[in-house]
Amino acid sequence: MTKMAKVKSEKPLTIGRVARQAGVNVETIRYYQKRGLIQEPSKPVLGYRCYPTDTVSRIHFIKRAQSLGFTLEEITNLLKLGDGHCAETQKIARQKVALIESRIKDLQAISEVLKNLINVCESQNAPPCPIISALTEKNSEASSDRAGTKS
Amino acid sequence: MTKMAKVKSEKPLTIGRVARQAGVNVETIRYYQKRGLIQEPSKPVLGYRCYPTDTVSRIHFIKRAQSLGFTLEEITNLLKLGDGHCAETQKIARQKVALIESRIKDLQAISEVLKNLINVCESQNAPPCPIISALTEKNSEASSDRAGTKS
DNA sequence: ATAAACGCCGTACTTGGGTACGGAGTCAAG
DNA sequence: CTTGACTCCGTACCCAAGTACGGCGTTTAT
Repeated sequence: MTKMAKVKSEKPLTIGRVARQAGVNVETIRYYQKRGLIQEPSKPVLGYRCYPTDTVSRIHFIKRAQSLGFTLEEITNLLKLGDGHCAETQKIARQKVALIESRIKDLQAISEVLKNLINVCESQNAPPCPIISALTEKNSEASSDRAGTKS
Repeated sequence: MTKMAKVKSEKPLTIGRVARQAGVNVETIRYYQKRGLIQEPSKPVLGYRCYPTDTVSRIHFIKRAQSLGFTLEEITNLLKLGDGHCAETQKIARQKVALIESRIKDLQAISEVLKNLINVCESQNAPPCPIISALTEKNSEASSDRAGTKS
């Protein structure tokens, strides 16, 4: 491990190598470039682009942020902010937490309703199926309109 | 409310009226038709299509099912099943519950991490911002080498 | 030295759930 | 009878986050 000390040969860090090191697709990198998430290393005068090594860690940053629920647009903003803007960063993070928690509540409500329906359905084994009925009924306000998550 | 829920039953139930009663867009209905979620009421021999009244409740069904986290494809299946197939329906519902619950767990984990970072960031008010740092952490090099495999 | 592998670039396709557009036909009210 | 609202139908477009393709140029390993 950490064979990095051994600069075996100064192989230029081409897009494919960056991709391999970062564990993403080449196309993904090009896509990030287009979206301005990573800076493109100046036109290849002749031959291929050579990427700075921190490109790899930047991609890791992006991937980690995504896994925390940030969209690429939000990540763009985080990156623009950079370090030293804790207040802003915190604000964004707090908004995200709020959003996530509200989504959790929605999902919990949904799963409660469903589990309930399943229970009822299990305990009475003849049509009409309560699950289908619940969906079919006109006035089942109970199904939680809040759960929409879109719309 | 207390509008004529549908007094003039003389008027043919055209797509626009269905849409208004169901609270969706005309285009949405046409889209559902294309996807086979609602049956299209035979070619307009002359003039416009006339929808059966239960189209409205079918759309409600779809919307409620969506709000419970089902995709249109899944709803298509539920509708194909129809009533009297409790076992199948239950199975689908249980799978959905499992999926939702796992999603909830993911989101909870994410929000924990974020809240944690925010706390740390609040309690130490100077750069480097822990949130940014957490994302930036460079552990690259180590394991990523084997990712690509180029399709 | 030559072929395979890689990079460059633009464009189109994917999934899910719709929305929007536009021309032509039809229906209902004034 | 005319106007305006509505319907029909096909097609195209929107979002996000990429993936795929294809033609051509460069690099590198054999």
